[in-house]
Amino acid sequence: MVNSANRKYDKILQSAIEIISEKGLEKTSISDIAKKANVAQGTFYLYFRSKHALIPAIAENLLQLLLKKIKNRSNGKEDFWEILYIIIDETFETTKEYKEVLVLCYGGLAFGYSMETWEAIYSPYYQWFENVLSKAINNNQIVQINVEWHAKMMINLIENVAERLYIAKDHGNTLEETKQELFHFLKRSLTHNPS
Amino acid sequence: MVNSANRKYDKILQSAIEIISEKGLEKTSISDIAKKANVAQGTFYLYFRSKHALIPAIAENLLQLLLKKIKNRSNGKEDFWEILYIIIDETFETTKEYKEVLVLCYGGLAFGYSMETWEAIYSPYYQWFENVLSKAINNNQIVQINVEWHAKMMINLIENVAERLYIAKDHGNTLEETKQELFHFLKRSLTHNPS
Amino acid sequence: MVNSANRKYDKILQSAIEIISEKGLEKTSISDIAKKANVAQGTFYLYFRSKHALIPAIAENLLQLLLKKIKNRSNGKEDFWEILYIIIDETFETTKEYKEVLVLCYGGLAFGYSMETWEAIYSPYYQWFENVLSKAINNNQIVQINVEWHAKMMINLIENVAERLYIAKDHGNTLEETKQELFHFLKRSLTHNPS
Amino acid sequence: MVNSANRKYDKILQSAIEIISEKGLEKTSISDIAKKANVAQGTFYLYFRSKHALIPAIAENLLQLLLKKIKNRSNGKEDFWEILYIIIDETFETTKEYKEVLVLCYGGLAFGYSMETWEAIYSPYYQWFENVLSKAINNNQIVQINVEWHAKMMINLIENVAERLYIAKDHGNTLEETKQELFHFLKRSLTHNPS
DNA sequence: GATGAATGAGTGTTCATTCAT
DNA sequence: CATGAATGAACACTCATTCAT
Repeated sequence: MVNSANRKYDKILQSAIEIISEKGLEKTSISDIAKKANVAQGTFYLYFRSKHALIPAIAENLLQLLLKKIKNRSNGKEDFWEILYIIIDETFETTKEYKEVLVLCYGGLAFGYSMETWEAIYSPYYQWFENVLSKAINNNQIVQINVEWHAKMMINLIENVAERLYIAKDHGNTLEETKQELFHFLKRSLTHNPS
Repeated sequence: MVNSANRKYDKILQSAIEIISEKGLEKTSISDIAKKANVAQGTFYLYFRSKHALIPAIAENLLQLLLKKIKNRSNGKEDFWEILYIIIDETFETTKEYKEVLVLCYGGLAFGYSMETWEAIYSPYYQWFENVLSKAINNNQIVQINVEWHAKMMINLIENVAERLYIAKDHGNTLEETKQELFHFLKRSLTHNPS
Repeated sequence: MVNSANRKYDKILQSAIEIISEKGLEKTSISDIAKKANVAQGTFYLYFRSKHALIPAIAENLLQLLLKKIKNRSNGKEDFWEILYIIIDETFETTKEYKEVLVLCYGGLAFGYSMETWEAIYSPYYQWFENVLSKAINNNQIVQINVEWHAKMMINLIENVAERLYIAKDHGNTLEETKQELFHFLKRSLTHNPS
Repeated sequence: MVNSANRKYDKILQSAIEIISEKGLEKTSISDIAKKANVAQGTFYLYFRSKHALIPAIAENLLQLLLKKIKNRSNGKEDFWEILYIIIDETFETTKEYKEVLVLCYGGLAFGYSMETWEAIYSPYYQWFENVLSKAINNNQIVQINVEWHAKMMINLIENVAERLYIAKDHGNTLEETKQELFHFLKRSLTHNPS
């Protein structure tokens, strides 16, 4: 039962992600999603309170996926800069695949959802990265900073640069150059030596 | 003729900005906008091809406003850091007032509009700031950087931090602290002295 | 299920026929039809793709009705002239009742629908009448003619004379006289004896 | 003045005919017509009471054109069958060029206009043909018939066969065959010799 | 006569959501 | 749990018509 139920929940969620990726939220109807998930329209409402309720669920799903990948790749690494690069790299990868959906997630539609919901979703990511930052401070790899604020800001920045890249196709800069530019921009700030 | 026409265009645009600020784009109907602008619904379509066409028009309007304020305040200033602070300050002010609308502008709804449209709107801002950065490099106020890329990224970053602040009400940090944190984060990166 | 669904389809169709008969297609709104059929507006679209899709459906419905009546009355009759008169008579009767709607059907709005659709609708009527004509030829009741072309042309002619009669109220000629005139016009042509 | 005014009336009328021929009445807007005629929208209403008022004006225009052509070609001819063939031929030609518009004229949209309007428009054509028929009776070229009724019916029939031909592209029959079939169908009826 | 900006009523259609089965 | 037929509110957009200039 639980398995079958979960399977349906997942199927609906994945269908939603796929269709919204193609057509955007506005042009995606519950009917579309239900059809793709091979369930009746009514079934959608057994798993989601409303169409809007999809957004946090999608965000959670994709963020968990991203965090898992980052953790996997940085597992065992001690060097902060390696980890930072992995974060940039994976964020760019995920953004490439799900840009339409991600824009909904950390973009405008945040409005209308309780901030708590969003905090709850991002909180594991933020906390993990705060930890990473703290360790780097302790190891003297980076300067003293407000860990909490920088965790949020940096994650946000990386996501945004990725988004812009894939929206704008940033004429002139290649993907790898952009990653490098971003990486070094952050590195300079975090390893500042006042003259 | 032109004046009266422009007056109507402006009235509709301002009404749209106000109402969308309150209710969001989706929940704002053309009827709402027309009512507030004291024109007939049909008149809306004399000035805007469609509801969607509002977004770039709003973006242009607000960005011009922001740029004007920034230029005014930084007029005559030579110190890059003063100018940077003004940019941060004014961006935060504008964001505070128009957060709902701005999210539409530099947020997700970018999709679906030709990138050229957006580039055209932001281009004056980008170019002005590229100039500011170039001068700062020449004055040795900041390090050598890719001016074009950094102009875009920095403007984007400032806008995003401002947005997040007003969406999240960033528990724990005050407005001024956030501005300072952001300012110094940027300053550190731009004045990096490798050890 | 099927019954209930069919019942609703029929109810909507009949309501549409009635209202369009009164007000014409343009002035008939889906709302009107739905109200008369006692269903929600949205329900209309479960059974018809669009307002336009009503026309072929109505045509099919009325033509089936007409053909049924003609077949019933001519059932067992062998004399071609009797059958021809029945066709004229029933066409006039149906036209009298549904003139507004029929005009949409075999009149101008034919444009915009695939000819195949119309052929499919009329085809049973044409084929049946081709048969009648063929038998009449074999019985030497009428002269040798191109059965296919004459079937279409004659049905068309009868419908048109009927239409004109009820539109124009043909001053001076009574209903019965018009039928007779038409009947004899056709009879003369089909029984031609060259001098 | 009168000339200039007439020129504008004609320009609007011709523009209307052309556009309606392409797009149909429903999809043709006054704005379209005005644009094509190079006049302001308001000017349309100086020459036509309403959009609907176009229809009789168009009908009159095209029918006068048709009648003129028929009269020109049959001028001096004495043989009824020659004249009948000319009528068929010219009707087919005109229908070919203006089928979309003609359908509006002698088709369904007749409804809603006073029958007197239509009678007035067709009356010159009917009367001329009644005359032709009467002469043919006197010359013993055709049998005794109700001239008034047959004039209307025959003109109507010819128009309808032409319409159908160009709508349906009457598979299998060529244009010339259809004309011949129609011609002989009428001829047989009008030269009937009872056996 | 001519203009064309302004009007605002009118409508087809979509779609999130419900609920009887 | 699952269905999918039914709902009906909501809305962008069109366009014939008017009228001040």
